[in-house]
Amino acid sequence: MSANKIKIAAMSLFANYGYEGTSLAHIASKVGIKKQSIYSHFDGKDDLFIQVLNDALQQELSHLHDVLMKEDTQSFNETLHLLIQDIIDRFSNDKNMKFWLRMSFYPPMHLLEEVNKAVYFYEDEQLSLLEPIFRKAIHENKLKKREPEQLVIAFIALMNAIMMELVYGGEKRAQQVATPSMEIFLDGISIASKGEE
Amino acid sequence: MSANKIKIAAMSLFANYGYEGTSLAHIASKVGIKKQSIYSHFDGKDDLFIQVLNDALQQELSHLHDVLMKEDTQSFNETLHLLIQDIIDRFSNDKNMKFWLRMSFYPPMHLLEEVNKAVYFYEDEQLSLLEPIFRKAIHENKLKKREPEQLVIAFIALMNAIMMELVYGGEKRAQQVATPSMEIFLDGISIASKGEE
DNA sequence: AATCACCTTACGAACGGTCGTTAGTCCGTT
DNA sequence: AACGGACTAACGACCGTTCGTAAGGTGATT
Repeated sequence: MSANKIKIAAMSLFANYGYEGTSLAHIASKVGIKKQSIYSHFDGKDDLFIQVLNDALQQELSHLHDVLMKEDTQSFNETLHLLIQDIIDRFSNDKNMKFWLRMSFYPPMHLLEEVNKAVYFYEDEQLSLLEPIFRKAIHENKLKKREPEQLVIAFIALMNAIMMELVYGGEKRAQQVATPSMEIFLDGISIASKGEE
Repeated sequence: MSANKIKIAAMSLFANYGYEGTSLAHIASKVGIKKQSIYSHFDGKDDLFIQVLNDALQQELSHLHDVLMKEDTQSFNETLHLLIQDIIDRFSNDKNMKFWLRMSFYPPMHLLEEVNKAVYFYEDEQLSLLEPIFRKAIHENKLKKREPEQLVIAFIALMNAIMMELVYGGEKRAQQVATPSMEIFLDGISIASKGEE
């Protein structure tokens, strides 16, 4: 299945060098073929990119599902920590996430429409998967009274901040940011259970 | 001063299309000259980029100074709100910030070293300018006891999250993220002054 | 078993374009 | 006379893409 090899190589290169910074020759050489051979499997660069994009979307969605699968077997705080830690753990090795992050941010302008469609789809899914978790925690009187949607928005922003730190600070730096950020976030949303001096 | 016109056009195009996505012909046509004329003012594309980068760094630094100038005439909370609001207000019109943000994130790989140098310099300055503000607020017993550096790190992460939202959500969406995020952040760091139910 | 047609996959060669860059020149200002 | 800034022309390199073709596998027909 050479088409898959091409997609994997393309995803990695797009993630690291961007769309314009990645040539078909570049991709082909990583696979071990010539650039013309790519046309046996794809209509062209744009087609290859779109297919990689859709693969990335699907994989991100199914991964998000997986992480939240075990949600009811653990506490609210554990779930949030898991979501943050998952981002950090995946970033270094998961080309899929790196690609997805970069292309969400700075898509090739002539494919803006299709990229945005994918991004919006993911964000909707993300929002509707996370909201019940916060809603449940409110219902159990664990959190200060606030609109659940606002909690989700703020938490997603926190996740984004960690991702951003991963991009130019690396894994170690992101961990240093995640710890106090989560601490403060949880302090900000939780009903104080133990005395603060 | 045609060199300045070129730098301004280049900054705007680099910000919107990236380094590889911006050609010298593109830049020249925006200025109203031919691409070869750029070589009367710069050694080449890389030289132009580096000069634009350094301009952007200097302007970001001086702007940060300006925003914090009036720090002692306003409250701690006002200062934080001002910092966030400043990011949102500038994003739409300030090409400098857009350029800086994009290139911090995804620099042209063959100029990685020089870009990183600039980014690290800015981050150091940002950290050492913000820390005394939090230190002072702690000293005035406005905040829960925490390491001031951790507070700064978490706050910078919050600023980054807003910037990230600006990039693919736009100004309106960023505002919707900023409001609850700031609310929760302040709740998380402040000593509770009024009762929560 | 041998032949045939067919399909997939890869390749060399080459296309028109655009890229960044260089050389040489012309013109206005100092 | 000297110089800075813009120009025309052209360079080699690389871009994405197309074409024709050759190798290999599959399956049906002889």
